[in-house]
Amino acid sequence: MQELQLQVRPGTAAYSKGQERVLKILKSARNLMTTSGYHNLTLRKVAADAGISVGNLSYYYSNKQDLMRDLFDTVIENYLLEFDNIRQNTGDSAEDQFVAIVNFIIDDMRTQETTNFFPELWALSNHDDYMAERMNELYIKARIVLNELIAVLNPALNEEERQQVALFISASMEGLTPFVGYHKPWAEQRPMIANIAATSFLHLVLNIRSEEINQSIFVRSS
Amino acid sequence: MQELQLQVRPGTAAYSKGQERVLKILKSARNLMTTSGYHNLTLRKVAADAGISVGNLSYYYSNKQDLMRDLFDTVIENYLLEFDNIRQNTGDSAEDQFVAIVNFIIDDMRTQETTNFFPELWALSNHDDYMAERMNELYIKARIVLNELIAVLNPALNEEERQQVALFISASMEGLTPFVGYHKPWAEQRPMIANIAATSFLHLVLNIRSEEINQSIFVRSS
DNA sequence: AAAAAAATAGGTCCTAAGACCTAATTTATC
DNA sequence: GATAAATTAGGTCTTAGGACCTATTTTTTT
Repeated sequence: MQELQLQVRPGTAAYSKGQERVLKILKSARNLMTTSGYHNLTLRKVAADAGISVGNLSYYYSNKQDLMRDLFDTVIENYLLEFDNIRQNTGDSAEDQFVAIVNFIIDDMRTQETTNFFPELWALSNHDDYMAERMNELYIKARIVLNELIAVLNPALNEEERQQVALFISASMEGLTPFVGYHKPWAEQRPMIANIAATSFLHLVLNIRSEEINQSIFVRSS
Repeated sequence: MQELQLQVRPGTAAYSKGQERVLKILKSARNLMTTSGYHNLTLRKVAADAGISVGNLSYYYSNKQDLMRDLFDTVIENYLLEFDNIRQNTGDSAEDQFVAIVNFIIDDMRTQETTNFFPELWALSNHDDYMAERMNELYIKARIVLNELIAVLNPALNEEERQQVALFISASMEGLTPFVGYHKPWAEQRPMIANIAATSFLHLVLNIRSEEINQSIFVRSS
């Protein structure tokens, strides 16, 4: 399990011991979410897993919603930090950087956390505006790197078209999660799927023309 | 809301009135799942929505798991019937058929049911083996049409490679759901995204070579 | 029309779980 | 080392909800 970066919420956990407790609580919550899903995550289970009493848990998070929101904020923050990392550590050419990012994201699906946590977020965001907004923010930031590379690789596209291409690529990769992720039927084929994705996306970015985006090739049959 | 096809479970609902009841229960359950999500779907709410007593509901489904499984089986069955329909009603050439299917699937995401129901299934399948198996079956069948078309469009690929390409395309489309679906941030751009998808997938299918699938273009930087 | 089968209503029982409370203990600060 | 703030334990209260039960009504079958 990867390390969880922590954003301590202002007003709580002023001492280091409190910060450790908050971290432990969040790890337990993430753990339960990942292994059992949101629908059977309870405050009692979180407290038990963190080795503290329910009363103590409620000292840090006065209700379940508070905990859930902080958990998602924290996990999302964690991913954004990773995105910044890739950005610096990838190869020189725009093509290399692009392929590196695709490979990073698909490779990350091998972890149980990524495989299980994100579908919970997608499902939750359908019924919870706060989660929907957080999710939107996350993916907007995740697409920034793609957007910039697309601008370099295909200068003929305008900003709107770039964003649409970036959205397609990002969403397409996310869609692989329930299929090539942790313990999924196609997990073994993840490397080949990643090759197909990288090849396909790179060609798309390099060659797509504005007309292909704005004029449908779909001709409905009689 | 689309019509729900019904598979009556053996042993229950022998009379026509009972069949109508089961149908009404399933519609209510699907409705609640779609609007409020699995985590706050309760038997009491289902009964209330269906206009029957909890006792009567439990006559048809002795516990929640039974209801959930029948619901998912029914919805999945419904989608498989739709797939068969597209298969017959698409254009003549393999290319036309392929593009028609891509457009059908992405266009279907405009409905609230598709947008909200499937993420619940993905999340559930991470923690419930029965749901995982059902989901696997669904997508295996969904890929059969793609597989056959890929075989026509690119005879150079072997069966394994075809399946991997079909998986990528299918998963990629599913991934669009939380982004271009009902009430999602990019819903307005769905047609353009569909164009990008169709263009990209068609080129992929027509031009991908075995080496590109089996040898990574990813060169890790120093 | 009688008998059997199916369908329905309206409960009860029991546990899980969220919210809340207070007293005791530990830690930091001056 | 005194004081205040932060942390922790261990409860109680209340409601929601799944499971279960029985009596009654409706429908089908013969």
